[in-house]
Amino acid sequence: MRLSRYFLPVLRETPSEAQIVSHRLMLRAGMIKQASAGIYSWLPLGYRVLRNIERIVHEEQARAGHIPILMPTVQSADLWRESGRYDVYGEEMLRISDRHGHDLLYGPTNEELVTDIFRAHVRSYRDLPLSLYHIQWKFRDEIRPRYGVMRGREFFMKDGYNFDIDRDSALHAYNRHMVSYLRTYERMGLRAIPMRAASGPIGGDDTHEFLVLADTGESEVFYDSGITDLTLGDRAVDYDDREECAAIAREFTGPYARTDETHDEALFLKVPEARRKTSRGIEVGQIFYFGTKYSGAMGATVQDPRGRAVPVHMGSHGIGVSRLAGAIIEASHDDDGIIWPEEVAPFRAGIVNVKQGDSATDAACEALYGRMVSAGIETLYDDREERPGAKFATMDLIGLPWRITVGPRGLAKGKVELRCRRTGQGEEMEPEAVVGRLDASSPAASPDAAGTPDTV
RNA sequence: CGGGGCGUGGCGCAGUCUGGUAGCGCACCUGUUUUGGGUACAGGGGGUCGUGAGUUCGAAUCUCGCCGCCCCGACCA
Repeated sequence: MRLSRYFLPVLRETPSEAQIVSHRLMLRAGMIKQASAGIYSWLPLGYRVLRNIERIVHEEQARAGHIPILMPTVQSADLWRESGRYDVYGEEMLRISDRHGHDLLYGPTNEELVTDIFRAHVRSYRDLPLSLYHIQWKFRDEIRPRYGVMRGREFFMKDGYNFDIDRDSALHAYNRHMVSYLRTYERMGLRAIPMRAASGPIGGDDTHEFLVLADTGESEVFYDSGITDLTLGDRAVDYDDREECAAIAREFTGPYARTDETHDEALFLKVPEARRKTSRGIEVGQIFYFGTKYSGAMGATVQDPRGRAVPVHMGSHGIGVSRLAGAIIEASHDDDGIIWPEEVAPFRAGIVNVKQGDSATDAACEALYGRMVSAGIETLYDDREERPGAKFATMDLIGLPWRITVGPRGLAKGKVELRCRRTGQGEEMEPEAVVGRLDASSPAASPDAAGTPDTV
């Protein structure tokens, strides 16, 4: 993409309403524009990031065997009356009515809808297990939205629902989701820690939240520092292997890690003092097992092998996709701007033409840009008539992982500079070598990391 | 919803107390200049001062109502 033809409304000054760093940077980098309180438009750069996060979630869901669908944002109140939640949910639910006076609502979550789909089509235990999910906009009418997309009223969320014949199978689904979530966050460059959680209005007996450590987090968290050393890495996981998934779940939930809601001081004190940490965290996902709560209330049953109708065991799982855009920035930035992890970056690399209008420099940039595009490397070429300083500042602000600086000084030696945003390390090389160097450092080059699922 | 604050050009702000016909920086347009970390100079365009009513010869400024937004708290992916 040539920047001169793009739409990247960066701001030199921070709008006064933005208080936390991710909100400030998203506004300054031209990623979002507030439409009204807690509701945002996603501008081109932000939209690219949002789509990347969504893509990673889809890919990891597919890998774990979960099936994408798409349910509507507007739902009938009748379904919620059936589950008993229409009255329980409270003011947070946006209630609307159509021209016939029928009560509708803008979905804050989708247990009712997905259960309705399930009971319409699934009759036999032999159709289980089934795990459906979608990524769709939600609306929760927060009393006080804040922190930009981290706590909007409208937000983009992956929510999934599993249906199993019994508790053991449902707990396997729970563990499977935990593993797939761990991998999802790792691919986004995040260390998200599963913490035992309180259940809230969704209900459920077993539930873990995933929290990213950041000073601006809304929850106070207590944890054994041993847990931050754990990584899933690229180990091959068989998602159908109950014991393997359970073992990974045990590994990642073994060390003490809880939010203030479930914190147990006595247990915490058993952690060796040197490893006892207190911090703040941003919740970026949650998984639940809630048994037959909805299936019982809404008649979602299957026939078991002996022909008896039994309510299915369910769980649900959510990842805040739009919130993650903010959370990643909270976890990865410096004074100059955002530092995108490779897989979520809006572009992988940026080219800075230091002397726009100089025929030799322009030609070198064009040639390099052409090679990058041909190689499939998403590149933003800053071909504006701007001073070098302004271009560097823009690149730092929008945080692309790699910057290639092209100017007369380097070209005199036949070189350009490739610089890593995260480390600040620069490296001079011939323009022809850039593509090869970026290919070698690609996260997609690691084993089976980025298979594209055929389902999405 | 309780408490606090703010709405003046795209962004950041001054002007409001003490009414007199709107200003600064950045951004934008034109020209010259400059070109390896937000260049310099000159010229220029753009604002019914959130909104409605009232007071007044005269309202961004005073009074009342309404709307929007932000911050702290309880609540939430």
